[in-house]
Amino acid sequence: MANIKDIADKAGVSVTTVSRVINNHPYVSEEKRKRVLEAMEVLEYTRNVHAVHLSKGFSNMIGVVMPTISLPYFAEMMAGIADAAAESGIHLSLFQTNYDVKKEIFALSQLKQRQVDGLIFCSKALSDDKLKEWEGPILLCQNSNKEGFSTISIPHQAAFRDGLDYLIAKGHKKIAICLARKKGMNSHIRIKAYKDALEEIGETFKEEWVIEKAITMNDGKALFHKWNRWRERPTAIFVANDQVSAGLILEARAQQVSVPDELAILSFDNHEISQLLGISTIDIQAKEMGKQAFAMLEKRIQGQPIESKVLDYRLIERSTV
Amino acid sequence: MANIKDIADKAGVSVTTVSRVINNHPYVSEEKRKRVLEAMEVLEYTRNVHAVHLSKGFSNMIGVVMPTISLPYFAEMMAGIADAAAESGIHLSLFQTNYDVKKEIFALSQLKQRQVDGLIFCSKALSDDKLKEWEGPILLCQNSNKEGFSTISIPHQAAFRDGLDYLIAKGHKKIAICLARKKGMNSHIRIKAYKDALEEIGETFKEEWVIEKAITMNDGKALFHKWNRWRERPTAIFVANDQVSAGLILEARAQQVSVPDELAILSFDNHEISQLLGISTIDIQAKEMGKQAFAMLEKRIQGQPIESKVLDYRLIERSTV
DNA sequence: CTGAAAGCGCTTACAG
DNA sequence: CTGAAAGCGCTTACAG
Repeated sequence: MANIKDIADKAGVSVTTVSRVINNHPYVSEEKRKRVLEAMEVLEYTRNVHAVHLSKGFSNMIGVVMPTISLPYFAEMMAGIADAAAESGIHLSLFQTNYDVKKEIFALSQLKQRQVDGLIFCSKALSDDKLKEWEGPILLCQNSNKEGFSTISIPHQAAFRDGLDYLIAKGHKKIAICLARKKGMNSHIRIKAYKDALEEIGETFKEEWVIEKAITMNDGKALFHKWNRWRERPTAIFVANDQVSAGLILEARAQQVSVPDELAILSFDNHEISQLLGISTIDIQAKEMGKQAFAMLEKRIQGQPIESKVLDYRLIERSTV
Repeated sequence: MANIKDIADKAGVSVTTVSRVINNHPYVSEEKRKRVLEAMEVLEYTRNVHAVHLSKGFSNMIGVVMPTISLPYFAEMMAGIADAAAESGIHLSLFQTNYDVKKEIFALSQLKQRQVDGLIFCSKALSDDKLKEWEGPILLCQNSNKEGFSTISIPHQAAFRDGLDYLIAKGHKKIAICLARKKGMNSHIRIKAYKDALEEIGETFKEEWVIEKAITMNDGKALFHKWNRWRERPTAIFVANDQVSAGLILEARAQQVSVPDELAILSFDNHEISQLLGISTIDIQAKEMGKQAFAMLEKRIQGQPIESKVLDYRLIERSTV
């Protein structure tokens, strides 16, 4: 593999000049530029990016940390990040953690070693405190009580409360909620909003009406049967993702339970499946979030100050409430 | 940031010894090893990976090329690749191409520049011929008529034919097929199998019964209406992916068309959605394919010979045929 | 077991 | 506009 020195020799110039040509530096005579380009052609030169990275001190690559790529929410987000990254010529490295703290720390160590210039955490198990022990540009896709990170998120508190109010306005009082993870950053906020809402309408909080660890369609299916077995049944369930809602609704239909008459369902995401099934849901623009997350991280990498952005959400009424 | 030289000075040894300690080279006296480790601790040493890459000549990273990460099929495959890569401590770089040849070529150029040690093409627009013009370890997730690549795939020809035979055995003669892309590597093979099957049962081939560019659930919905408008309607459609099938079936249900009585549907993928909807489908183990693709590419990178692997598929009977 | 030194292939002040 | 030289931070024969 020819290197910059070979090109210089062949073209009869210095390596500096070759480097200038490669980097489109203006101060090169037309004649030498031509000779260099020609030599590069003849010797089939390709630049060794590792040398560039070592010399420049950065890698033109960012890392994306998420539990799994095979859930639509994360895949959407990743697609948005990837689109934006491609436009900027930045590479993307995926760290699939399955919420394993060790794997999250591995990603952080890669940032420290300069394998990547920055990190986007789409969702994580590590606490913000632990995260703060690491240096380097980090962007969180959730709001944080700690200073030090740029963040982008939707106002989960408000969105969740809006959803509850919508259900209440539709006449529901017996409302259950279904979350992805107990420990999730947003679960806490949501449960708080849930308790508040219940209190306002004079309902008592029931621990068992907060369902957790629901992520897939099959979880939704299981959720139906759970609902079905309860002696006192909620008339509405507020579900934190479209996959679960879809499973729930399909199973309800299969079991001849009428939605929304016997059971109303409000969801989160607004993926294609919710459109097809007519699920009322709260659109959270995962792809757009990915795009903006990338842009914000880039700014951080370039030394701009920390910022926090809040994205809009939108309740989409369809036919399940 | 402390470097290897700083550590050497602090510990009173040579950089060679420091390097040996870092790389767990055996020939280091316990005493020096200890001093080095201590110095690393004190100075908060982190290795600069770019220097390692430059020196060693590889990057410990592979690239994954796919049209989009937000389709379940590709997301599944990526999840499989990512799991396997994480186990081997190899990094993953995503190239999302949207079947844009320029972006595929960009990925290839990155391989040439050593940004990545190898490339997995999950699906591509570029012809095998064009691909052959590039060097470096490449793995294709489809069979290829060219020598030079390791490949992993399912036997699309056989699988497609089996599906058709199954429909025929169920009494269908008026069968349409629905593919993702006209130019896809497998479309050609499948259309061939389709024609063969039709000929054997004495049916004439109709160009308009080969539907193309169907990828999403909404495409499936549109497909239903297309079917509904035909004056002569096929009694069965063989659809190349679960997303499309799901959209098709849900719309059929919504329009009170009975599946499979009025319209039978056989699908490909066996994603969760097909299970929930009871779609008869052909399981193609996308995640497993991703895992094995990674393992095979690694072998290539380590200099082992080219190989081709064929994965099993399995027709899963449910209730749509 | 240990170290001096060359090498990986670029970039970039600095001096002209 | 041009080039000699130092620097980025590691690894690795080679000689001891």
